[in-house]
Amino acid sequence: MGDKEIRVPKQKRSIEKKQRIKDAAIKLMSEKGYHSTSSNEIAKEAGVSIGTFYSYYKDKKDLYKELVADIYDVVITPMNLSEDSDNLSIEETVYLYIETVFKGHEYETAFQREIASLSEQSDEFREIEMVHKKGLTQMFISVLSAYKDELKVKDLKTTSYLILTTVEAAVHDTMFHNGGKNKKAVIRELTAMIVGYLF
Amino acid sequence: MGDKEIRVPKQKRSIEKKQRIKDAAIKLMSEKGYHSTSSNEIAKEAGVSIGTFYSYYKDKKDLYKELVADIYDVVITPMNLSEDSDNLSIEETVYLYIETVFKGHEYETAFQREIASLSEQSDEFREIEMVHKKGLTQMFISVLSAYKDELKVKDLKTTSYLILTTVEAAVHDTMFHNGGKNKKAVIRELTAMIVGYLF
Amino acid sequence: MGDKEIRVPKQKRSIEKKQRIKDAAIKLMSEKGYHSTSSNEIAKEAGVSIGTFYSYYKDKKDLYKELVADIYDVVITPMNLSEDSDNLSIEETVYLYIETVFKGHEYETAFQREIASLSEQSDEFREIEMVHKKGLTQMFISVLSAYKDELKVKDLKTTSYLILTTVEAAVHDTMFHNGGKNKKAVIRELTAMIVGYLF
Amino acid sequence: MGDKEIRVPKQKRSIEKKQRIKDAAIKLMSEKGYHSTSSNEIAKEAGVSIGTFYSYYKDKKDLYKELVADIYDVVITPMNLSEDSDNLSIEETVYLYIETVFKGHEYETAFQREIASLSEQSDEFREIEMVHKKGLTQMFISVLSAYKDELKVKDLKTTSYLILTTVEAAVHDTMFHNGGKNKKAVIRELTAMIVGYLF
DNA sequence: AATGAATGAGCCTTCATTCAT
DNA sequence: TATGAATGAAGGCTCATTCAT
Repeated sequence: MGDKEIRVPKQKRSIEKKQRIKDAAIKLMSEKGYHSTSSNEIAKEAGVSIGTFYSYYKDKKDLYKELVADIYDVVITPMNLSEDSDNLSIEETVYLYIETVFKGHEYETAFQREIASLSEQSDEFREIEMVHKKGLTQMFISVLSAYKDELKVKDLKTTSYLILTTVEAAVHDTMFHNGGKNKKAVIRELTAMIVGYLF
Repeated sequence: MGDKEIRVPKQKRSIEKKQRIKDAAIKLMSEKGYHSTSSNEIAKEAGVSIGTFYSYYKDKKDLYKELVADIYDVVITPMNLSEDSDNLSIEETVYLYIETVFKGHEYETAFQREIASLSEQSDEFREIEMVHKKGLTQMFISVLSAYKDELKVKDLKTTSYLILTTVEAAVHDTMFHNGGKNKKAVIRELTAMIVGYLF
Repeated sequence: MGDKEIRVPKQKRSIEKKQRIKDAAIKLMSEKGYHSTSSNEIAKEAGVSIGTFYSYYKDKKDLYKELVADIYDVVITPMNLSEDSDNLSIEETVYLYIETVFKGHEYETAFQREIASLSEQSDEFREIEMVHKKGLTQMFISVLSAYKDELKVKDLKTTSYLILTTVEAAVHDTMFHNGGKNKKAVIRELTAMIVGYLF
Repeated sequence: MGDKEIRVPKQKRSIEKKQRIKDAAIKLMSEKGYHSTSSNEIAKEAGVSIGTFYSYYKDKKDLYKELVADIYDVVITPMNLSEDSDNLSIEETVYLYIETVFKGHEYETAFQREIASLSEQSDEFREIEMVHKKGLTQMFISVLSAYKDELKVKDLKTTSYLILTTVEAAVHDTMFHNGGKNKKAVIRELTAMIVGYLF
């Protein structure tokens, strides 16, 4: 019945068109937020008919999901600490991690702020984000486990949770609300705080 | 023209009516979010006509502003650490502070989550919140200053910023997304981390 | 959540407004059919905003239901044969019944045709109509029961069913598709056929 | 301009393709009705591109016309009573006729119900059906004429009209709305009623 | 001949806000 | 003061049909 056929573009022109829709959506949602950006507007900005929009996406939320997935592909995937951390001190690892999180936030900053907002707003959106964030948590715990014996903390789960939350929040706030101005100082102090806490 | 007269209620009955509107708004926005709560719905829940609603508030955002102000009155004002902290060790002060932030989040938790979301969403909403949060930052810095000589940190501004951000984020996440389950562990570890960082 | 408040008009002006909507709907649906008549069009024809339309009706189908109920009120209620039939011969009763059905079809003929069409189209619409038609069937059976002993038919249920279907169809076809031209002849022959069948 | 070239398939493959479209349309329209079945859907179900669809049919209505014609070919053509009726009593003829109408309704029942609905809905659709039904009326009158002298009825035209309408309606209702459950009783009573009426 | 991506008018519905009573 | 009926712009989405390839 309502099994609308969603087109999966294969030809170059179609792929470009879909990308134009995504670019337009990120641009508009960054400027005005998800709720204030209408699908018609996105289509218009992308230079595409509304019909075309709905042939690629079931609805606006479907597009949003894909945007979040794309962002996390770009932002999280390269955070593969486990590979590099073998030869690094824990201090260097933490420093590297914080820097990586910062770098991640530099890409489509405004849109990531919107993601954060929507995640806060409803569990439905939160879950969309969480699917992608989960990997990051796992990775961090496994890195920490490698230093198990040297740590002065006991409750590894709460510790990881705290550090991830802390770094995320600090970076997030610095980038989204302070325009990244005090970035260097934040990295330095944050590293100091976390390392001091762990040992 | 267009300068709609907004009434400031003075009589008891009017004040009660206004309060009923605010209670209704908090209830509904907590349940369904700001965007999904219509002004007509709020008026109805409050047992007031939509006309009355608009005689007290210029628009929905105006009501929201007042709600945020009210929340911050209840939540932040009592955080007057400076008074008590005279006889406390820094560890106890930090502990007390974290506990106070937690307590603050226990009041109208769902609505505070909504505030957080909207603040993230647009600078306009963010500013509404920031007006009220500013006081807290000031207070914390002054408390910290009292211990100036004993601290190992130098950059007092970044330090305060970091701690406030960190505590806020950890409490926020614990209360909003974990239902406060690991509250005790978080308070303990958070205190450990911050105190370790400061000295 | 989606508990939209449907307004029940009590004041004269509102009742008139609702009636205007119904009149407009009957007019347009008679001309172009249910599916080709949009709610915006109905509102426009009624000289009412689309918002007002949706304050009186949950949706287009809701309006349709009310129209059907209204039609059946006008058309079926007066068919109270049981009252009059006491002093009539069976032949006169049958004749009276057929005439009454004809009379019923003279009111909003085109719209009744549309009702018939939609009933055919889907069970959902059919049920809307059936709710109102049920009374008629009951009444007819009870009238027939009064003449039980004189009847040559045995299977009263099938007989009633057949007669109702037959009369309905003949009248319907005569009125809807032949413009009522051969009405008199049809009444005469139909009476003859049914009376001959019953005795 | 606008005179789109509609292809008349001559090659085997094309004829098959057209048949697939028709089969798909009957299937879908039977399930969901004419209005709820989109041309894109039909094309997809037929395993044919929407472009091909529009090269065979001017529009959706054009396809519908052909479907009705096909149905009437299958359903009405074999109703050649005149041939067999030579050796039959009028009672047997009527019985045979009713049975034949029933048999006709057993073929693509759901789709025929849809035809009936659309015929009711607009004269345009009705005419499509009438073109094909006309033959049936003619045939019935000629059969009846053969028994002219024995009949007690005078107005042969109204009589034929009444009987055709009656049988059609009763069969229709039995098959479409009662699932054919009381078919036998209906045939029996219907025959009794009509024969009793004629003699 | 055949394809199917693309179009866009138009449908249903919501809701912040106004204003006559 | 208070009411609540009324407004209409705007949003999400569908689908018959076209046309470049």
